[in-house]
Amino acid sequence: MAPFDPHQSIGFQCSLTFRLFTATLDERLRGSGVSRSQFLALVHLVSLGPLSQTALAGHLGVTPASAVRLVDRMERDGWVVRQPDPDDRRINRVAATAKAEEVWDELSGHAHAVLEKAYQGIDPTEIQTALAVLARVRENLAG
Amino acid sequence: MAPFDPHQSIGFQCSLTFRLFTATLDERLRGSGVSRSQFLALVHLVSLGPLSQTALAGHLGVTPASAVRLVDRMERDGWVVRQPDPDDRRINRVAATAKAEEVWDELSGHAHAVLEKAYQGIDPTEIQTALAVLARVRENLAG
DNA sequence: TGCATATAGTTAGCATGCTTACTATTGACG
DNA sequence: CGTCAATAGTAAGCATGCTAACTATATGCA
Repeated sequence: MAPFDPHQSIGFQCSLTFRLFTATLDERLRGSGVSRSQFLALVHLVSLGPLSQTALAGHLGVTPASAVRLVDRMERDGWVVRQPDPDDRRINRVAATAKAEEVWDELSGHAHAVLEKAYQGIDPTEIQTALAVLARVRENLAG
Repeated sequence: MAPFDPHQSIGFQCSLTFRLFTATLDERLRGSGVSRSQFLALVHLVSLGPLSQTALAGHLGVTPASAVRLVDRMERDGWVVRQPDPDDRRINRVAATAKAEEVWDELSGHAHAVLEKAYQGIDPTEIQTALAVLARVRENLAG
């Protein structure tokens, strides 16, 4: 059996890249009081409007159970509110608050800056290839 | 400001891919009693020999503090032992046990199978491009 | 030699993920 | 109508990450 080489594993390389990306974005967001995960949740809530927790979890790519504490903390810190759904009493509609809207431009600026730094000097065609490979890997693993 | 698009963010795409990869590998490893992280640690310990905790953390791409509990759990479950370094009393030399060597082929088989599934049908040239992009992104972010 | 600095490891506290099990509510079908 | 499966959210327990603060040991320089 050929030895397993982490450097050829998309999973290992993604974990390294993801953690560094997270650390970089978290550092820039630190003063704003939101984490990378919370920012990502706000991205979806601001662009798509209020979402049920399950729908939010779907967009974030996490389980509904994982979304519970994320929303807990965001609600505790005033970034979102849980509103009852008028048609289905099981559903929490999670909505971004005015406080979140206020810092929106600042947060977006940080995210854009980190992404620009990450992509610096890389051929845009290769970036698209990389994103396509990642998407295809997910399709392969999900099937 | 153009809206931030997670689908164009290598960080977001890596997080999705990493989590799915981890879930897939963890599922296959479940019966063996090691997690993906523990398997990755064993990969390095078996191929490189005993390592200090800090060196192991370096290979795994995590902080030395994060390695502490990982080694704690692996030692608790009999996969590794901490040995005193004869030349430097600060150092724990972490070594894989015979128990780990015994299941090594089985673990490697699972990892290879998951990677093969992940890469199925993807042009090898594009895979190398994707891995190179990820490496370059890390260089950019680290700088 | 002796003190200042650096390094290895640990601990504590927090954020995020997951699974599993549970409650409340909805909806579908006999 | 009533029961039962599906769905939304929660809670508990675990694994991993991180940072910050701490201890023990080495090292380097005045």
